[in-house]
Amino acid sequence: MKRYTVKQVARMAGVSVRTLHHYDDLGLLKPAEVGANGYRYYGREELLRLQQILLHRELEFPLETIAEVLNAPGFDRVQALKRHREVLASRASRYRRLIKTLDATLAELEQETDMDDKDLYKGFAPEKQAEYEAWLIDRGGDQMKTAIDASKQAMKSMCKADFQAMMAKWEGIEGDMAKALTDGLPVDSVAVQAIMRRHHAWIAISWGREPEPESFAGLGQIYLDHPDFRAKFDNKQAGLAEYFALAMRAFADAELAG
Amino acid sequence: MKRYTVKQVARMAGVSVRTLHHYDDLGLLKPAEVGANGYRYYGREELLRLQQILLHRELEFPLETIAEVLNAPGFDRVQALKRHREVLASRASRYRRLIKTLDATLAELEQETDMDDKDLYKGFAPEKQAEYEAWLIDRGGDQMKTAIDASKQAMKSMCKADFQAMMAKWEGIEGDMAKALTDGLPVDSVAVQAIMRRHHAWIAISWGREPEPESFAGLGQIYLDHPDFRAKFDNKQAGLAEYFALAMRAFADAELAG
DNA sequence: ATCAGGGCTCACGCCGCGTCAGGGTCAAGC
DNA sequence: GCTTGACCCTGACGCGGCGTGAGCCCTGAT
Repeated sequence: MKRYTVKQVARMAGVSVRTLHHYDDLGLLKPAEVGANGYRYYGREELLRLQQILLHRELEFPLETIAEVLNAPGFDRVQALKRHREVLASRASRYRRLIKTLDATLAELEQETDMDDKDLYKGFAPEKQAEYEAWLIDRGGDQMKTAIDASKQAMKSMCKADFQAMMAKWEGIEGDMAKALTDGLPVDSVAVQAIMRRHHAWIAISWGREPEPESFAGLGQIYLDHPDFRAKFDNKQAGLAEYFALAMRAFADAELAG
Repeated sequence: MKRYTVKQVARMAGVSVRTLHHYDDLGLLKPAEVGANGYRYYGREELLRLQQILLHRELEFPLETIAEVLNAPGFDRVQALKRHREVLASRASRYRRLIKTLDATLAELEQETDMDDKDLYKGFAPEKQAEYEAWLIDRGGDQMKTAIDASKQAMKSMCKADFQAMMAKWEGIEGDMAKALTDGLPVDSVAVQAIMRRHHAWIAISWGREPEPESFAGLGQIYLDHPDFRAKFDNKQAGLAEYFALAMRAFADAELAG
């Protein structure tokens, strides 16, 4: 039967020795056995329990509650986990809200300090990446996540000049779409779909790979739903976000059909 | 020059008197003046600073850092906020990771334990449940329907103790709103909107997800229109239903604007 | 035999307040 | 002017989850 000392356990689990002492004092995690010298020795089972404890601790549940949960039989455990999930979810969304608030504040402050036109592209700034990531994963699931990772990689490998070039292209696309909207061209018209091909290619470059049709359409949806994109489009022209979203949907549908 | 006592400030900002004392002790928020009797009197400027403090507190800055940030000129402020943004982002993504882990664990466990759903509903009046559902779907359309489904899911995962805890929280919210109404606080006041944040969070838990601003406001409307809710509120205090509805509308508008 | 590198048990410190206790002050109604 | 009750003050302790010593013992390799 394998036994581990405090320090070993601490290193394996990534906690401090003091923490183990503390948990022992509380009765939350007792050693498998205690030597005649007072040394604590932990076994496999204790390690597993510690894992559980740490999981629950991440959820910021008080240690006392954790003890109750872990000592309860299986059924209650499932219930507890579900509740924890809810807490986690609401906390995650709270963080997203906070980030949004922060971004707004930052935007204000930056306007005060310098009215650079970099501001206009803040939607694409690296600091936004994390948020988009969250956003996409929330609604897009796993496949979106990989798209984002790829995108981050691709962005990283771009230099400043590349970025500016990308932005110039983007302005071309956006401008053409705005004109198309003004002219009342239907989203599935040949002209608009031609612009979409350019947009698709542009995304492919910035993502570092070809977007799946569904991802492309999903991105259109994000243009609609995400406040930053929305603001950007609305600022340019009323209804442009919707127009983009529909056009991208149509493009995706065409790809799926053909 | 308008002056406010501790209690008034506390109620307006939704914090405790003790907190104000504490902030004074720390030098984080000093009163505009102190009377010969030692009473603290705050002015408009202090209220604004307090708002800032609370904003930063939401971001879980240590109070000391908040003081630094608020006392620092613009540039440092931006830097500090940006650093904090990163912390938040990484925390948010950590939560998403945890949620995934939890979901996986739950999926496994649920296959093992097969539970008795009906048991979980005890304490509710099932026929009422159905009625509310119909009502909401009737007026709320599809999005309400999905809200309801989510809510049922979330409810399922609650045990009796949870339900009681939820109800206790609800009574706190309702009570505070009643007091606010009695005090004649405007629905868009900071204090009332603070209560609304709690209500919003409460709804988020019972629905199992964050309500969209429109859904939240819509729910306020239902408080007005549905006889059961009306009766509940009117029984507590005359005009409370209207007060709630207005406050919720204001909260939703603020969210849409911000 | 030495000595580094563990182990152990107290016990105080930190943060952001909540929560008494004990006492002064104010406005209103009698 | 006196009571009442709501408010104000200061001071001090408590909590949770450990970090961080201090001071002492144990073990294994040299």
